[in-house]
Amino acid sequence: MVVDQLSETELDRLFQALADATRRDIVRRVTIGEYSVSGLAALYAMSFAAVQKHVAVLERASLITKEKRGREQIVRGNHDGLQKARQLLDEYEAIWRQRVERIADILAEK
Amino acid sequence: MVVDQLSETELDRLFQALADATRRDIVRRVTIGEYSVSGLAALYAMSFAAVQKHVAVLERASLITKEKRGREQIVRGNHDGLQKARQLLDEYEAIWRQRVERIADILAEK
DNA sequence: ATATCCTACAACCAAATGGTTGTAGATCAG
DNA sequence: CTGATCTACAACCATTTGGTTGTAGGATAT
Repeated sequence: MVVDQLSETELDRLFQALADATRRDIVRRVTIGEYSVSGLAALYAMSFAAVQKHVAVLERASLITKEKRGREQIVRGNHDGLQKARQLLDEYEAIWRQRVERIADILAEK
Repeated sequence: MVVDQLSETELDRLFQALADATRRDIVRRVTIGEYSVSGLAALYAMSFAAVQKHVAVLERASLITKEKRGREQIVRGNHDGLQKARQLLDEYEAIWRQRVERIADILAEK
């Protein structure tokens, strides 16, 4: 498995994008189905422009993609972004397991 | 498996905390070994107080714990925090897989 | 053609972030 | 006791963030 390099700024953007409840909700919704930007905007108690900004943040973080369809902009979930975030947490998990094993080894040496 | 409720603000703090390269580095390091706050501060090109703030952010996000030992404060990785972040991404992953299956079903129906 | 809908983007504002310096309280070493 | 070390925290500053309103342009429907 080829693990493409996760740049620090890419990770910054990823986790930053996930650090907002509205944006996490958008990610969930557009993974399940298709939404236009205004379709999303209708769901939240904030202005269209505010939702538009959230979508832009998610797009920059590669968590969603936009595709023009007529006068609408269709928002869809992007699996790659999620994978990259998961990848980092998996690495941390691996480090943790190594540590646990090492401690187990030390205890076993006794 | 009991999945304890992930509050939105808890997730905000978690991902927010992970959205900074210095803090991610701290998480890695204190998972591998023990560091005092000043021990950590020595590693980065910023003031002690700045590192102290980063540690506070990580502590609030339950990604690390601090324990007083003499005049030092020992920082350690907290597995629970990481688990919770992973848990959310796993849920998103599950949603994604469901969607892929559903599409496969639709194609199969033809 | 005109009015409506969807989007983009600028300008603005309050609050949060990430950094700084400075002060002060504990703890340890000599 | 004195001095050095480690930590906590306040005050300050520049930048970013998350929201707003307003303006303008492209696509659609009547």
